[in-house]
Amino acid sequence: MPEHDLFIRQLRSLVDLQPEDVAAMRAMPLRFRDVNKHRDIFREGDRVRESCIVVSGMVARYKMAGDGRRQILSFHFPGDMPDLQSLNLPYMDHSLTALSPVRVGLISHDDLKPAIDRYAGVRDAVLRRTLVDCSIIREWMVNIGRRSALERIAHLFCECFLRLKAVGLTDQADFRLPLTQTELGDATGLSSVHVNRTMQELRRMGLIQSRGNMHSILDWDQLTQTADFSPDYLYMKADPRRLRGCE
Amino acid sequence: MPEHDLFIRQLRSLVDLQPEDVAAMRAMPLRFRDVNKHRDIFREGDRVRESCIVVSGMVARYKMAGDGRRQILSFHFPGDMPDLQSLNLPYMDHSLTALSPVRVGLISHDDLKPAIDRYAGVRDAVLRRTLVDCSIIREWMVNIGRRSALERIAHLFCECFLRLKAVGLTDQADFRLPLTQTELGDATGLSSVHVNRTMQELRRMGLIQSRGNMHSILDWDQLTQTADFSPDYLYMKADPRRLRGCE
DNA sequence: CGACAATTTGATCTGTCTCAACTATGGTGG
DNA sequence: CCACCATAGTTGAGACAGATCAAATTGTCG
Repeated sequence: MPEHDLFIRQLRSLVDLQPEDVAAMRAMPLRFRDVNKHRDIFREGDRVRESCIVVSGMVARYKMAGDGRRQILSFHFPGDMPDLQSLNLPYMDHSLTALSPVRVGLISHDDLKPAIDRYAGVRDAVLRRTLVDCSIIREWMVNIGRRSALERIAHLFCECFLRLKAVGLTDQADFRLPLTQTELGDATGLSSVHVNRTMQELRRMGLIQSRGNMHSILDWDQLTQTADFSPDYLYMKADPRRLRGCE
Repeated sequence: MPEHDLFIRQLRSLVDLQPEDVAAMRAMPLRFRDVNKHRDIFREGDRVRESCIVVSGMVARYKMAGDGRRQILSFHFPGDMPDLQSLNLPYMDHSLTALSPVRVGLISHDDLKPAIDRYAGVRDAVLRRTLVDCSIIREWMVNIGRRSALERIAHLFCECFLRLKAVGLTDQADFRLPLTQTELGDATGLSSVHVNRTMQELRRMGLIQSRGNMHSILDWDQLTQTADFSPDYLYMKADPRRLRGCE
């Protein structure tokens, strides 16, 4: 099943897996569900009994602050499992929403837990994935708390590029990001208007190019430098220095 | 050993523990280390082989952004274990520093891992603690990204009060927070000058009172309301409604 | 007492927000 | 095939929260 391969590939970019681990994961039954853009997959406070895997499209975790201000906590691409923590916490402290038309695969906790208990590789992979998600959130916190608008947007583009590349969703220096500028703002703590002006600045600087949802990185070195970006926090198995260029 | 009781109490505020779990944790040898204020306990990039428990004093996790801007990621009080994730990630993505003179207890990963493998209660407690730390960081992200300075500071005070209360370090509505205003700023994404003015505003509003490091909450309901604070994200076992007043 | 760190205050500056209008885009139905 | 509508992107003007810089004051501890 190609859907299983997707997240197995994802996890393999973080940890080494033995054949029996892979087999155990392949054996887990997936229930598919299609979700429309702007529909929530679960909400803050929900008690969920299945973990979800993004098969196609893009989702985000978010929390609401008073009077309708939204903060996006993380983006998730195909192969990601955005709610692994629900295995061990009694309710959700945030919501999960579809940023584009999305297909998710749902694994019952009743299927996932035994595999975790039995296979050390599965346990490590799932735990590692959860911890790396937390590491990414920490980096976002630095981004929002201590970086300028230009740095924030540039940083987000660097991260998305590398993460998409890890699951084979880039084409050279090109990648698709089905996000509105409002959503980019909700992720970076900026207003949509300022996101707009900031992206124009990045284009003017010759760092990126955009046509609709398709973006290209024109100068990776300059982009990472303006972004104050270093990929360590992504804990990718591959040597980050290898990932440097977009070649 | 009272030092063990400290973090066991901490974990018990999150999960139920069986006697054998408690016994296993009590049996873990602690190596004590005293750390001066402003000294780092470990740094970004370090490969650590022991997890640390705060015995007394206060520590913070932080990351540096370019040209010396610091973002504090979390505060930790006596009983907290700020680096549980080091058990499962190859290197640290952030630093840990002493905000006051601190005594920490170090548990070798070689002692901790077997206990985790053997005792389900220990495993759950450690995992839960790690996940709740991540939840707190997500809430901080909302705080920094989407709340005003007044809300941010008020929110931080609400959180610190409840967390200190959970380990018995409050006295009625009073609690000690050995933080400079610069450190409060590094935690909330504000400048120290603005932290100062914001705290004056909170005092003027009759919500808090401060004398040096000692703070008192004068009006919990108003403070939580100003802060847009709701304690769900702390996942405390005790009914949050019970924690409402400072009585 | 002296010295250093932290807080407080004032004045000024600026990055980002807000509001509002206008334009481009893409989908839908007549 | 075009008119229409909704959604997203763009632009301008003005306001403001919070930053920055610098100096004065207070606290603290040897």
